[in-house]
Amino acid sequence: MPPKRKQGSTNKTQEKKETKKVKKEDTASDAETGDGKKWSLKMLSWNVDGLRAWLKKDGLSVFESEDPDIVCLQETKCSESKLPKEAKDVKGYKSYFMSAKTDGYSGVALYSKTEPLSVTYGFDDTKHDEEGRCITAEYEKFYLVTTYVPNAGRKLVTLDKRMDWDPKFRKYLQDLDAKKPVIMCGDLNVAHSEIDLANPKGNKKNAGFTQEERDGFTELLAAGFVDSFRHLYPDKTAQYTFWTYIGNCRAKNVGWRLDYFVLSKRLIPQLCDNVICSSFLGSDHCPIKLLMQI
Amino acid sequence: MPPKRKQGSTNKTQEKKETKKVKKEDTASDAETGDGKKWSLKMLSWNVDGLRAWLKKDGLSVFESEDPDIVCLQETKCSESKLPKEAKDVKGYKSYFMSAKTDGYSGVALYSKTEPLSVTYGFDDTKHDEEGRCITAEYEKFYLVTTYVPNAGRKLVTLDKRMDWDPKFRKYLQDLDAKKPVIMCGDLNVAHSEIDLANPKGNKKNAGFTQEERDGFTELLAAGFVDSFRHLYPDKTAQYTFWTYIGNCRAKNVGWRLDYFVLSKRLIPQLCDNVICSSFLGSDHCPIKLLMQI
DNA sequence: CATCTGATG
DNA sequence: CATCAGATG
Repeated sequence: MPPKRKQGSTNKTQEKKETKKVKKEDTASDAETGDGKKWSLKMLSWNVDGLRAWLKKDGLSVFESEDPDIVCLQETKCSESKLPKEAKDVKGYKSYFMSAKTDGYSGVALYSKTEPLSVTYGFDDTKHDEEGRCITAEYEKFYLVTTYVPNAGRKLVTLDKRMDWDPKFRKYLQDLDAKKPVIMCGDLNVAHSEIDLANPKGNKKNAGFTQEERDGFTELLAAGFVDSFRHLYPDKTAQYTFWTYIGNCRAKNVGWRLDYFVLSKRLIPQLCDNVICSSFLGSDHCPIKLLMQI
Repeated sequence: MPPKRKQGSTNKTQEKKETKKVKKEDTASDAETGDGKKWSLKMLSWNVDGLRAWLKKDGLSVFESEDPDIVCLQETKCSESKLPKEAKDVKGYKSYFMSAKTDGYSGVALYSKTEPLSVTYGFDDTKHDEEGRCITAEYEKFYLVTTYVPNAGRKLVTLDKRMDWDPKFRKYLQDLDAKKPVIMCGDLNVAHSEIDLANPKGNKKNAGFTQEERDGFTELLAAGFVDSFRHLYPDKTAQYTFWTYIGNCRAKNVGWRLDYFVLSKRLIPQLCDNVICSSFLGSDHCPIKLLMQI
């Protein structure tokens, strides 16, 4: 990313809008790196649970309130032919979409203020790529990968698909990482540790918290990547990004941390903050925000 | 029907409520027969296009605003197991339901202040009766039949079913008529004549206005029955009971008269009025109201 | 308890 | 452009 802002400058327009619309805790506008450099890149990742429904709930307002450099969306559930114009033409952004072959299922999107050097879709796996789960944007200093990882399903009916995905996707990231540092984000459909969901005991056999899925995430980290939120806040409890609509779970904060920014280890010195924007409504997930000095 | 009211008496409670909630033109509270007798029986018929959706739109309020003796509903689209309690237990009424075998399809309901002498479902036709299209209530002085006639479908894919229905249902009514006069009501899924829809020219090959369907209705009338609305208002134009949701047709009154009260000819002397309650919202059909001195 | 599709009207 | 069911999450 070649940000036009100078390092250390804050953007006053941004802060003003944030103050209006967003809780203080979700802004972190003065976040800085360990050695005191201010952020220069702001990214959002949000599982929107249906782009068209999210539009009706004024989801696009985050572009104004947050003025992010990059926005990644998951579960757009919208074939490209049905994409509303307003979703494609967000002022000031280039937009990229990857939809599933099956209508109304999966799908991801990427918005970028600056045009990436290149954009690619999927990772050369016929089966997984049919499901519209991955967009990669190459910037000068990093690769950005956004993904919607396969859900293991009720009664784990699609755990096989997920177990097929994990090593392939990990290898894909490692291959990218060999060329440039990687920022990967999205709905990884796993709560890594007990601290990452409200009810760990009751969910050990449920999609998103099986040992297999958790191990997949552990292996990803072992391959040279970092869970940026947990890196910054190793002991912070009750931090979730998803709450099922059923049973008023969001109000009770009975949730899961399923959405992540995962970074190549060598980007840690440039990590300023990772904020869970739990007050942002419009989906059963909330957005997460990454601030980098890059 | 053995009404508890005396002939000629009006019900003041009713009138009061009607004045509050309903357009003057929809009330006809002083309707009377040709020889000057006031109505004693008020019936409503309404295709609700999904009972549960209609409940959410406060459909049941017609029971209060109109205080009808009998209410017939069509297209309930609700299996009996899924019927909300509030729909079954309307205070002051007995309720009867016939649902289709296929969940969420067709279905009719009947509410009656006084308990009928008997209630029967369908008309002994295995195929048609599976679709929950007909309830018959026997009262002292008449049979009441409410029905949801098969729609001939897009591209007339179910015109055959409809053509099978018409003579069978007609025979059923004739057999009842041989015993007691009949009041039949419901969504007959046909606009009889050009005057009965906004766009007759364009719909001659569409469900609801094919020659076959129109002839079916003509034959019903020939068998000793009367279209009570058209009997009272032979030349009244732009009187519709259905408007597709598509393209703002209701606001433009681009509609169809598909809902009827059809009476045994010998009931005509007791007919006071038939009102199309076009201001009542809650469905793509509006209710129709029959006032009888009976 | 939401989102979608696809059938139905 | 509504309703519904059923798949999916």
